[in-house]
Amino acid sequence: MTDFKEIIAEKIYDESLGLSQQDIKGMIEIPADEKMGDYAFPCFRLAKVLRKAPQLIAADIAAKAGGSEAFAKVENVNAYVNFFIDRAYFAGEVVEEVNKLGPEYGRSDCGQGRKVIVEYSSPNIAKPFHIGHIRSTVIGNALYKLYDAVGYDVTRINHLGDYGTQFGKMIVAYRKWGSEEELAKEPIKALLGYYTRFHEEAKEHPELEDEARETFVRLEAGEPAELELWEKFRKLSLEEFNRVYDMLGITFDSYAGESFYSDKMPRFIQELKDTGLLVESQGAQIVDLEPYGLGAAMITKSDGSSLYVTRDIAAAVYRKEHYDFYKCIYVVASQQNLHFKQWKKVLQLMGYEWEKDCVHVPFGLVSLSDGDDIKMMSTREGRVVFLEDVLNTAVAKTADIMREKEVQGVDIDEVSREVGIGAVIFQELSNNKIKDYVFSWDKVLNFDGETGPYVQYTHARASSVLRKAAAAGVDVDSLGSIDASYLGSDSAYALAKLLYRVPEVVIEAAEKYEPSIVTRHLVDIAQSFNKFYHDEHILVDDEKERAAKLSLVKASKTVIANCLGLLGIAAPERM
RNA sequence: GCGCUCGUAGCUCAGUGGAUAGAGUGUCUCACUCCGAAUGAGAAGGCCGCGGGUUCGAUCCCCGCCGGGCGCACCA
Repeated sequence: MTDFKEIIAEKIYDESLGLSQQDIKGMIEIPADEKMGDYAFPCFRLAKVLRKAPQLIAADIAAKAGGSEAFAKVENVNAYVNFFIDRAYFAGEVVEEVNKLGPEYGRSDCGQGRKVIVEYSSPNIAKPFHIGHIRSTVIGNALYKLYDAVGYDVTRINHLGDYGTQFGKMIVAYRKWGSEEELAKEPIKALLGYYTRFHEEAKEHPELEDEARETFVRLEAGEPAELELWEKFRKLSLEEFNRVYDMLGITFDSYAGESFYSDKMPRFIQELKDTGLLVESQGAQIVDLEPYGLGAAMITKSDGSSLYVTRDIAAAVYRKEHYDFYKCIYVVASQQNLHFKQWKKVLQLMGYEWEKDCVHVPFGLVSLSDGDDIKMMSTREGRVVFLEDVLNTAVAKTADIMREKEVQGVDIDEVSREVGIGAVIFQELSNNKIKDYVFSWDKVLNFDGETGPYVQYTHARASSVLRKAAAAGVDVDSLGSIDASYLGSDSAYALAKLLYRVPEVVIEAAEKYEPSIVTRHLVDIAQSFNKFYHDEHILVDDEKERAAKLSLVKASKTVIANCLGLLGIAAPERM
């Protein structure tokens, strides 16, 4: 497709400006106000070099750059040169391109097949999957899809929290108060109960904490009795998690969690000793990062057992050796910023230069409103909202709405799942990931305005128009070469411009690790489509006009479905 | 206390070193004999937290405050 910025840069370029064509291309802006054209070139910065008023420079450039088949008009306003694209030419090109590429539109090959790892979701075994876990899960999944779309070879890793002192606690509690039957019936609920009780009792009997730590030491040493229980907890938990992953339509290539690295750590502890990085402090082994303002990274506890950082070092090296990644992305809460800084610094000090290819992608905290207070979720204190409940409630509400509207010709069970779950995912991917938010049922169950159902509705609406046309005998699959002069209206043209930008939006979202960029653009497209739909009658009698408009509808439908797909959301034909 | 982070319309949030700062929601209006009203149109609503600085130009970059959140050794 035509690269308009390139054409503009070519036209503007002149040795006397002291700028390369690439520099010029980078300076080209898209004006906020359409009246100012489709592209604009500001001349302020040239004033110094040319020692001339920017307004005059702009006038000169405008005079020189006028006239081209791609541009209807080149205009000078103040210090700007404004370029107006020929609407029909543009809309025709975009629609043709989208309809030619279909599901491929929006994809690119900047990644050139290089290896990327995305680590995400990573829940703690034996704890319920709550609304806080949705962030890493859904953001990570979208990043996987985005990186896949821009041409990388992506491996998805669920770095399960299946190790650590917490399992010592769980085992101690299970032995004291647990029962086989309870565990079989509702595993996570039972395990959570033991865990909660452990903490209550530990307030009175602090010696329980020591017992838990000892038990974890035995687990790490591979004692069969502890190992057997741990394996049972892990298996039962994973079965429950998979139920949620199935609902969300999410899968992984590897579930190698923390336990997977338990036997891979000694090598690095030795390496740290050999390089003199490891020092003893208060009975524990640490790497002193005080010179870097990062405190101390604890590698082994005074009882000799391992910690989070230790396991993450082992995991990173394993992945580098096993996958030889170009980039390794960790989708983990911002609460762990310090951990990741410490961990990267230790890797760097150890001489692993590829440490710079590991990126922590942090996201903000989900909290709960507790009366007048806003509090962090706490599994221990029973202050949680379960993700499965949220998904089920959203699905149930969707089914109610569909029954109320008496939607015809659909499987309500199937579509209400697509829409209800889509609503939850979309909501999660709407805002900048770094922002904290307070969970609210009202918000997650709102289906009006900038929501998933709104975008899906728009898709269903476009589908409906195409169905109507097909029923009237129009061959929607091959609309032929269209007469784009019918696509010159404000609303049609605005829509075409948004469709045009999709490939660059996808690339930007991947580069910035920010799925919400796609979500926002998708909302813009849906709004623009709905405006077009209201402004103009599509199924008109005139054959040529109808074909042109239908091909824009078809292109819009394709783009909406593709973008929803990148976010992990379905695009139903009817709802 | 130190570090990181956020602060934009009543509420939830976009936004970019540039032209008059935008959506959604809520409130008040209007539009279904017409391709799907989970929709569209309009009204109202802003010292872009405060004070300095850099710049031709700052909501955006730098410094200092104020306010919220998170983190700061045997949890992960």
